[in-house]
Amino acid sequence: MKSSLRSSEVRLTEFSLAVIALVKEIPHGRVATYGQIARLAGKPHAARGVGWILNSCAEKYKLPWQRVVNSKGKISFSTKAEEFALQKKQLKAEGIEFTSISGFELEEYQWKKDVAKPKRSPRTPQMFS
DNA sequence: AACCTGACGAAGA
DNA sequence: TTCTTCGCCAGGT
Repeated sequence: MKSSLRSSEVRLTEFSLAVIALVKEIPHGRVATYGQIARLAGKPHAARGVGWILNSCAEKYKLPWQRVVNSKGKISFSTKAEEFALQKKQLKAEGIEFTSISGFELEEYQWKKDVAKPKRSPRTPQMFS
């Protein structure tokens, strides 16, 4: 069976409440990774839990779940899943340009709330000598 | 209590 | 660099 996931609810623990609040904070046009949300919520290794919580509470709490992607800057749904098309459509509507079927330049759109200082000069090693 | 799945992720091979 | 393994967390059977 599909084990009706949506019919049940995630207990509103400190962690789940933090996840819900954090996802709501992600600005329009920006994205966050599951691991990033987990870390901000106080459990750096609970990325899977974040996905689980979104699956259970996204609709109920009207969360911008489409703004949460995996660490590679890609949509974590199977490209065949209906959710995949929906998430991609919504992200594109927010101005995110995909560079592949399911992904985009994470560094270009990632929400940097947890980053106090920018610095860093990514520059590709060999643009052209 | 034991074992399984899942919108994850870092480390190895 | 891609594939596999294993650890995490929440919840289901």
